[in-house]
Amino acid sequence: MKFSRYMAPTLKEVPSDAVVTSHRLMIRAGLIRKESAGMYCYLPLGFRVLRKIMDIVREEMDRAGALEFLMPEMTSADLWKESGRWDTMGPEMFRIKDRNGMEYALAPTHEEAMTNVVRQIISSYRDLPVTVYQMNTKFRDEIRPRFGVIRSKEFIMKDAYSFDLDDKGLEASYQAMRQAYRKIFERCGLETIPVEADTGSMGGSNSEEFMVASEVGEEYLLLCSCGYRANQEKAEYRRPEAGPSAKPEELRRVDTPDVRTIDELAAFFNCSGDRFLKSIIYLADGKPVMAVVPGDREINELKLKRALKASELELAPDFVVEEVTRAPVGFAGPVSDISVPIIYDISVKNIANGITGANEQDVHYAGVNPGRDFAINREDDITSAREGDLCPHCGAPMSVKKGIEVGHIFKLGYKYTKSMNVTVLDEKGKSITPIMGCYGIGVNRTMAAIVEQHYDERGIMWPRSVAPFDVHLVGLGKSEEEYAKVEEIYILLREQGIDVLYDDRQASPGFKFADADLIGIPVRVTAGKTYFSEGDIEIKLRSGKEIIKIKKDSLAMTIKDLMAQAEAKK
RNA sequence: CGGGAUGUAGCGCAGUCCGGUUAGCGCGCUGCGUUCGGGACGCAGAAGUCGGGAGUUCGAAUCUCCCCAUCCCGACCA
Repeated sequence: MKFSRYMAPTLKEVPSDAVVTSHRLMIRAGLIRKESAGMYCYLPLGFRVLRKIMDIVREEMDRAGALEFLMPEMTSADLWKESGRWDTMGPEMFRIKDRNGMEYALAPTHEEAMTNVVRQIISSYRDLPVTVYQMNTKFRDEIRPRFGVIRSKEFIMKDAYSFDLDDKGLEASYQAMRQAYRKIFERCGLETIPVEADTGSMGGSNSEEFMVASEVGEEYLLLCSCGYRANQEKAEYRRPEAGPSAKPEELRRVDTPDVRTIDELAAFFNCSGDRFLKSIIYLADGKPVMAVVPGDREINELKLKRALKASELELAPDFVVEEVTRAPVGFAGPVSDISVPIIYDISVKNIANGITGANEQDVHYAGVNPGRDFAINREDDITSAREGDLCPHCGAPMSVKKGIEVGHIFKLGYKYTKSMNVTVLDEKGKSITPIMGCYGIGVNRTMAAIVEQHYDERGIMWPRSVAPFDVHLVGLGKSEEEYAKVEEIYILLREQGIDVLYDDRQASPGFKFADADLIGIPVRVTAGKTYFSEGDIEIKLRSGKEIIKIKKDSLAMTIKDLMAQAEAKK
C-alpha cells in the first residue's frame, strides 16, 4: 500500500477528549475516529489490526472445535421474555420497535438467540457436546462510555456458547475454551492474568476473567504469590489469627452531636477508621438487614447479596433507617437492641475497644468489644479484600493491581436451557436438559489493551501478529529516478508476499520516521542516500535500536527471517 | 443519575472576567520557490453558524435564561 494513496491521518496533537494512552495513540496513529460518545469508526489501518485479532480468535476457536455462526443483531422481544431477561436487563439494553409495533432488542449479548437456534437443531445426546460462536457487534447502553474503545456503546464481541450433557462435559468444554483463550491472548502479544470472577447478571457458577494489567483498568485484582488471583468483587480474604491485644475498656456512652460519617467520627475521636463498627441498613428482597463492617472497609454488595441469599439488595432509604434504629441516619450500631437481623463481616471480631452508633440521636458507644457488648451470631465475608489482606489459600498478604477485562468465561448452568426448554434424548430415550457454558472476548478492547502494553514515547509498537502491515518502507528519494528505485523495492517485497506500507510521500525524512514510529509497524525498511549511492538498504525494528544494512537481493530473505524469529520468540 | 469541567476553522489553543469596526495564534491544508537522514524554511492563499435557541443592548464569542453535546470522578460490563 502506498501511503500517498492511503488514509492514515496521523496527528501531532490529540483531540482533547482522549485521555488514556491507548485511546490517544489510536487516534494519533490514524486507527480510529470518534463518531460520537462511545461510538468509533475504524479507519483502514485500525480495521486491519482488528481483523488480525479476529483472525487469531477465529483460528483458535476453530482449532478448539467451536462452530462459527453469524447471528442477527436485532433479536425479538419474545426470546428475551422467554428467558425472563426482557424485564431484568434494564435500561442497558437498547429496545426498538418496528412499524407494526413489534419489539426487538439490539443484542447486548446472544445467549437467548444462540440457545434458540441450537435447540431447534439438536435433539439427541449424539448431537452433544457442541460449542458455537460468532464475532459480531454488541450494543449496550452504557451508563458511561469511557476510555475510547475500551468501554463503548457498540463493540465487537466473540461470544461462544457450549452445550453439554452433564457437568463433566461442561468442565471439558470450559477447559477447552480456557486453553483457547490463553492461546489467543498469547498470540496477540498480551500478558493476561486469569482471575476468579463473579458471574454477574448472566447467572451461573464457575467463572474466570482474563485481565490485562493496566493503570486504566476498571477492575481491581487481588493477587497472591501462591497463585491465588481474583477480581476484587469476588476475592476472599482470611481474618488475621489474633486480634489486637488491647486491654478491654469499659463500654461508655459518648455524646457526639452531629457526628455521623466515619471521617467525622475519626476526627471527633481522633483515631483511625478501623476502630469503628460501620453499621449500614440494607433492604434484602425488601426486608431490612443491618450489615456491620469495620469503618475502614468497603461493604461488597455482591458478597453481601450472596451471604444473605437475596436476589435484590439495595441501601435502605432514610425513613427505613430511622424506623429501624429509632434515630436519624448516622447513629446506627449493633450494641443496643435492634429488631432487624444483623450480619457481621468476619473482620469485625478482631476489633477491640471499638466505636459504634447507639441508635440514638447524637450518641455513640465507645469501648465496644465484640462478644461482650454484642454477640456475633451471623458472620460472613461481606467486605472487599484489599491490599495487604491475607490470601484465603495460603495466608500470605495479597497485592492489588488494576486490570482491563478482555475475556470472560463461565459455566452458565441450566439457566437458559431450562427457561427456554431445551432438551435432548439420552441413550434411553429420556429427555434431558443440556448444561451451558459461555465465553466472551471483547475484540476492540483487546486491541486497546495491546496498545496499552506495547508503546513508547514515540508511538505504538505492534506485536507482529496483529500489526497492520509487516513492513513500513520509508522512501527518501528526491528525484523521479530515485523514487523509481524505491518503488522497485516495494514491488519486490510485495512479490515476496510481504505486506508493506510504502511511504512514498513528499516529505522530510524526520517527518516520515516520526510517522513510522507512531504507527508502529514492527519492521522499518529505509531506502535513502546510502541506497542510491552504495545500494545499502537499512532495516530497523520498531522495538530496537540497531540498523542492519543490506543489499537488495537479500532483503526479502532477511525480513522473512526477522519475522520468523519474532514468531519463534512467542 | 449525582458531582466537576469544557464547547471558538480538520486538530490544539488565546480572546469571554471588564460588550465596541475586518475573531487571533500554532499545526494541518492549497500554490510557488528553496530545502531534504529524526516532525525544514520563505512568500502567497483557502478555510469560522464563536455548540443551539431566546433575551438584554445602538451594538454580544463576551452579559442573562433555557436547551444540547463532549470529557473526567462514582454505580454497569467484553
